[in-house]
Amino acid sequence: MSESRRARIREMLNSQPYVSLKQLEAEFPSYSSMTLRRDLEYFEKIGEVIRVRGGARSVKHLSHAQEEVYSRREAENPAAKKSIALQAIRLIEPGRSYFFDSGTSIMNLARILPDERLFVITSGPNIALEIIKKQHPTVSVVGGVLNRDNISLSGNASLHFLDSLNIDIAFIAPTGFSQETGFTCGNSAEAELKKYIMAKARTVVVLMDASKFDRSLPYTFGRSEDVDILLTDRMPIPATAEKLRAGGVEIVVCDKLI
Amino acid sequence: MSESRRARIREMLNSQPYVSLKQLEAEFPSYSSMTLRRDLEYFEKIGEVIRVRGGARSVKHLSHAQEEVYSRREAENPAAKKSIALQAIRLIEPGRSYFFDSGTSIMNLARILPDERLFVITSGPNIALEIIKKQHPTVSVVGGVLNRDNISLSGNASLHFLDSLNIDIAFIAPTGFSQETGFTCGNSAEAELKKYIMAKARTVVVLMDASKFDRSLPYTFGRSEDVDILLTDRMPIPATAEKLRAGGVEIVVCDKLI
DNA sequence: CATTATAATGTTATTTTTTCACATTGTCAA
DNA sequence: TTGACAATGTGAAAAAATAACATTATAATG
Repeated sequence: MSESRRARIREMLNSQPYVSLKQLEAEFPSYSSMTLRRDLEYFEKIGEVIRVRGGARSVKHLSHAQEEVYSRREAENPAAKKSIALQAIRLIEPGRSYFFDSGTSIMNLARILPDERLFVITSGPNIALEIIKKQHPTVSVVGGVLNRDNISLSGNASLHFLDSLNIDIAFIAPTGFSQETGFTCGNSAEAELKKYIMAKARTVVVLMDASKFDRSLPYTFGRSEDVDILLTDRMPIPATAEKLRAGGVEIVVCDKLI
Repeated sequence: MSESRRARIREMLNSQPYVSLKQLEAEFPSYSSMTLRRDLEYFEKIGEVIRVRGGARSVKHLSHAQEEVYSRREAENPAAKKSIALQAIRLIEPGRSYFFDSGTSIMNLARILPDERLFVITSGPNIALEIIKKQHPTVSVVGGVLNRDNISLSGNASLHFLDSLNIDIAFIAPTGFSQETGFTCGNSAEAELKKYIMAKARTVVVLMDASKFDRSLPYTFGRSEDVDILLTDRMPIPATAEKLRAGGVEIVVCDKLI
């Protein structure tokens, strides 16, 4: 399967600044060079390499990037979040509009967002700043009061702002889900905003690493009926999974990389 | 001679993230493509570009492009901006509400903002993130489209958001001022926003280092009549100063530190 | 379970780009 | 002037990237 091959290529990319096609051909003799080429093309699209004659150079090793500004909470489940993000970008295609919730899961998504003509609206100012590093996406930010804890904007003025927008896919990051309370977060204004967004979006995708199952917070903003796809890193316990499926949620378990 | 040609190529490399060989050939029709190729080879050798199929990508623009651009501009007149910021915080007192424009001058202000119960609303997402590092201020962010060049939010949706707000002092950072054009900036939506804010604010304070005098940009958002206080690092030429004073502006020249 | 549909991969020819080796021109100093 | 050396030009050959289409897996559906 392509995922494991790409995971292996990513490893190489992490340990070397440059990977040649020859190397890849030697490493994966069972695949055609065209496939490996396409892999590099893919990695270029998500911004992890830049392709040069004969192979590709890892962006990670390029210059002295790699500063984690929001490293505080980022460490919480980084591998899971990355694999979830990788799954999420497969839903993204040029010319469409997306809502990006705030939070570190979404930040991972923002980092690897392909540099294409997308329309992104977000409630995370840090996420907006991450995305404008790319050349092509148009980035809008919801107005409102900024919450220190999760770096998230909300407030009823936000809702006004969204009235005239169309959203193809909303990527939402809840703080908890349980059978009884549904999807929850810790703040009423945020719950309002998410509720509003979910109602407007054509497709609702929830990003949630497994640690958030069977946890509830004070404010419910959605039930399983309101969600189309749930991306996670581990299948929840059967009862929880059943509850989600009953509401029409497609549960996608993302393989860990590496 | 090769030096001037390379200097010109370097300019291109500074303003664009990618330069194609075709572009170079068009720019230098009197040189063979082999020479231009060798130029790129040279730039690669000294680490300024990495060559990719069809041309080369500027290392400067690679990866943390945005941040570097921003911090480079930050260095444009740092001492002046710091002394201006120091003067500006003397206007700040607890319990009041402030508008913070976007831009590096304001960022300097945000950094040294006292950690008190203030209400701040800003059009700069990076400024908002800076301020929430403190414990006490309440930070709101204007909604809108995020402009890559100056990291600034604007758009007519912003205006809605501001309807119900009261602003004691607005700190505004113009890109230029001249006698003929007044205070100017480079973007129509931003001009609208600033105009709106200035009309709402009880006091309008402009932060502007001396390099911005006698420079104009396409969009005028205010005249000297609209401004109460101007903080700068050097008194402008008499004619300009007179124009400002005639409009009722109090010009405050901030001493350089150090 | 057969059958589409769709995604992933393979094959090959074509086009583009790069490299290489060598020719030419220009510059400067002995 | 001439000889050395650097800069530039030329075109053939090699390498690599692309594009278009064929094939094979995989998932989805009735």
